[in-house]
Amino acid sequence: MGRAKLNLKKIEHNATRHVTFAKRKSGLRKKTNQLSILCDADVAVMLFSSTGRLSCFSGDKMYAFFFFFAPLNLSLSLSLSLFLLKS
Amino acid sequence: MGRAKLNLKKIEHNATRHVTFAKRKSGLRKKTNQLSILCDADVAVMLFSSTGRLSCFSGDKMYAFFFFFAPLNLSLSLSLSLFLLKS
DNA sequence: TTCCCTATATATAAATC
DNA sequence: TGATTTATATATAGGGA
Repeated sequence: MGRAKLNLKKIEHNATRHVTFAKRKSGLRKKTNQLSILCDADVAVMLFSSTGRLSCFSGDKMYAFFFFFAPLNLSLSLSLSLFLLKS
Repeated sequence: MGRAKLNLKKIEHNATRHVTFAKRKSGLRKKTNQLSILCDADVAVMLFSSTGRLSCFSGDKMYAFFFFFAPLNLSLSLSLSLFLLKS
């Protein structure tokens, strides 16, 4: 998309990668919300950025709570999620 | 998108809603995978369809295992997820 | 319901500020 | 870092088989 076709491989330039991450994360959130509403589904998304920063979101139809543990540095992590449907 | 602009509300026609769900789920999977590769991030997605069917997927950079419990009919559910980064 | 097709709506890369 | 602006790549609604 956008001006140029993009190869599917890691964007090496740091600033560009971060910008793309922010844009696509918000795009994913939008798609998630649309799918949830249009199709009466519940969707939860967990994201770990390349710097290890974590973010989560879910469709408006439910409350979601996420708990994370990353005991062995970052190669293994554990997540406990609680979903409470609003309906 | 597509031929007509779509209102952001539940698609009432059953067959149409199911078709849209399948299409958008695969779209979401694609976006998830792209984000994961382009931005060197890890992403996990959990989906509950309107019929209660569950599906999960994650970027190629990690192995993800999902365990679900829905003790109180379907209004509350609990998920335990294990992520193992391949790198 | 599952593939194609294709006209449009959207997402978004790059550029500029 | 953000915001805004395009030009272009993609996603996908609706329809037909």
